[in-house]
Amino acid sequence: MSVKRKTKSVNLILSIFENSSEALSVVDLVEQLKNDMNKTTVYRVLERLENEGAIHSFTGSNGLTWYAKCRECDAHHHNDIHPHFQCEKCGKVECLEINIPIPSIENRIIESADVLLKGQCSDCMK
Amino acid sequence: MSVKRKTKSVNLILSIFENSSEALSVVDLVEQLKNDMNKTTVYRVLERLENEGAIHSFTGSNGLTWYAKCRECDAHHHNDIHPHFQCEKCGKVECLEINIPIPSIENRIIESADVLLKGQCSDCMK
DNA sequence: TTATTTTCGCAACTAAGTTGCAATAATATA
DNA sequence: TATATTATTGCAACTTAGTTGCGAAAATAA
Repeated sequence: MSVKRKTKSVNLILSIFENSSEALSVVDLVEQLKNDMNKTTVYRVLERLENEGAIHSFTGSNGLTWYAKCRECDAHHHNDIHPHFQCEKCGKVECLEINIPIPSIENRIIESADVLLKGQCSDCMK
Repeated sequence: MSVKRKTKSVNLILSIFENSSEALSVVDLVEQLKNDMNKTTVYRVLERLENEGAIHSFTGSNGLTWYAKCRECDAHHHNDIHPHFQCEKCGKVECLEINIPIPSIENRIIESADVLLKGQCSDCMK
């Protein structure tokens, strides 16, 4: 269920996340790694790294899956409500290290929340 | 760009939303309407109804597209930040008529936000 | 009633993500 | 170190959401 073996694929994907403060879409990762490994391997390594708690996944504005490594990824669970930001101009996605308080809702148990803020990043608003 | 003609397909889809307080996934709509119209028509009618402002769309927890009619749909724009709730047990999705305040973020312009709360609905928490 | 223009159905397509299985590579054991 | 064990990978084929082009049909305008 988690990462048992440190293979080339695992190390390569981990190093990409270590060197990037931004989130990465699976589509981009598959493209970027197409000479290094099969796309099935990309999907499976990402799944294992998420189960291990090394990275976390979320859905971007167009329904695509994104992964990122953030400080909170060292924690045991990913139920924390930290928002993501996607720039509508350049497409970049990043984790925001802020906390958005979610009110309790009558007659419902809130277990987690996906919050995606959309707008323009600092580069694109110049 | 919007709904110019009141066809059978348009009326049928609109009546489904009038009679449902819940959001509906496109996949479910295509299945439900498969004897009435082609799936391409479902996609195109939904798109037109959204452009007209009759319904609004958002992304569910698995990346699928959902549509719903809510009170705010009568308004002119859909930039309002109203959250959606998805029950992780039965899969039902609904609009929440509450306002989640989004803080302003340094160096970024926030134009809109997708907020999906996940948990258990009143039926499933019994 | 006819002409115009939007909408629909169909079939074929695209792209993200999944699955089964045999081959390979990493680790454990002797 | 050599061998056995088990996780991981590559490949090809598949599934499913969503899209596109085009001719036919339906809605509205003239």
